[in-house]
Amino acid sequence: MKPFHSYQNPSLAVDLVVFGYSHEQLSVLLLNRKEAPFQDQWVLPGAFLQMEERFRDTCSRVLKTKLGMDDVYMEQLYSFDDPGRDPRGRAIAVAYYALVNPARVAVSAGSMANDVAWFNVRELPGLGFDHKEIFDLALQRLRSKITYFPVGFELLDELFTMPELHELYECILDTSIDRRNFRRKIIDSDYIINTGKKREGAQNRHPDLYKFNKKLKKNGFQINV
Amino acid sequence: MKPFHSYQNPSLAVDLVVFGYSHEQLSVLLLNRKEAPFQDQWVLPGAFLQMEERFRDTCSRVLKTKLGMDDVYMEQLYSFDDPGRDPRGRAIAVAYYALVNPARVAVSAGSMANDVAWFNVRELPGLGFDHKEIFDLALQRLRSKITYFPVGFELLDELFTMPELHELYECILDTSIDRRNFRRKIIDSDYIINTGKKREGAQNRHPDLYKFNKKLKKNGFQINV
DNA sequence: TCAAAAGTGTTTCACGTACACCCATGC
DNA sequence: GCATGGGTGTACGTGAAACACTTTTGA
Repeated sequence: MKPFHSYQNPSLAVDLVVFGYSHEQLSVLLLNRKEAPFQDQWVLPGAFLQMEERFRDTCSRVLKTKLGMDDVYMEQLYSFDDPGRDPRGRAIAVAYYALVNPARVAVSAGSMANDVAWFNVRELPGLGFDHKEIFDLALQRLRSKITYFPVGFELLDELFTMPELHELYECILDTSIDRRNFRRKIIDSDYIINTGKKREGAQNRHPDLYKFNKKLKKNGFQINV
Repeated sequence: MKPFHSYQNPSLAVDLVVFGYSHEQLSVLLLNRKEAPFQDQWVLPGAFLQMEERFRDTCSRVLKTKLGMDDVYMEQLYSFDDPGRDPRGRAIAVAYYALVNPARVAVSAGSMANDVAWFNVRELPGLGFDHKEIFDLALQRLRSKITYFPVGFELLDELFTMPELHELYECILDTSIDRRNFRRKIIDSDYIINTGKKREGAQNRHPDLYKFNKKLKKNGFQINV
């Protein structure tokens, strides 16, 4: 058995669509490039894969650098292979999307970027490379996933209220959902637990605080748009 | 703007899960390897990506070589990156699955394999590399996809009967489906057209022949397991 | 005319949807 | 006590599931 002959392979990178939710808005993390190509343009964070490194490790490395964050929920999205997608040469991108709570992270541009910032997904600037395409697919996937699997909790604080979860769903799905039917579906799914505590401070009734049920049972749910 | 420095990149290959359906059985196409590693073991067909080649082109090349077939339905599945997945060195695999009609193709082993054959998905041999994992994910994806999107037709002849389509669904989903409710859901979806012809030969009532409606309208469907 | 399988229709029931009411809190 | 928003209950209708009957064909 002979090892691979060292013929040339395409460059291999991961690109990350990092979603954050705060102030009732869904946002994406973007970098402003310091160097060509696409100098001074906004792009998704990413990094080249190092030998012996797994996609997930590369993602974690980027998230740690840009966000100072560990233990982030992420999922592989799709692999992009258009030969013209990077003007520097052939480059394959394996895209992941991640869900974080912006309140818990401190973004920092690092040496490779002029700036790093959260953008509301409804007011995106033009993106370099094929990153608009990647972002569009990620948003589509997130919307689909959230309707049948409990990923929404990743975007909220550990304790959250039902109205907060409801607002999150309406924001991400960009639609209105009957709050009473929504409540029932979520409760019936057994994915969340009522802590008995209440969110204080509001000048009207104090809503119950829930937490995510990590040992998720069989019950699923289905939020219809 | 400088081009990529030529540091070493992992090898990049595509692996294909080719599904076929005939004689009321779902099958997968496997190759028997002529060389190490995994000599004389069964594996999924695949090929290394050539520079300037897209995943889809590599897949087509494999399908053309192994099956003498063009115009095959295929879809990207997932990318696999375990550093230990190939004993010859670091190799990334982008997996695709394809749906073909075995009646229309002539499989040939080619120079790289001892043999090539269809295996019933319920009686798979042990597979080399991480190909069992890839196969499992592909079957899961196919099962999920077929419940809401018209991919089943890719596995049948151009003209097919309702009982044939029904049998296909029961086989792939490995469950029984009420034939009358199934018929209604498919008809209501507008994905198929009654040609007016009938399948001759059977010694009982001759079923209507349908064809796939390529200009698919908005109506979807949902086959529940 | 009989068996086997395909085409068509109907009843039933569960779930999703729409909607109304009561409760808690701060001013 | 009043405005605001959160928690709970219920009637209704649509659509999926369960099921029966008729039709067509070859032997």
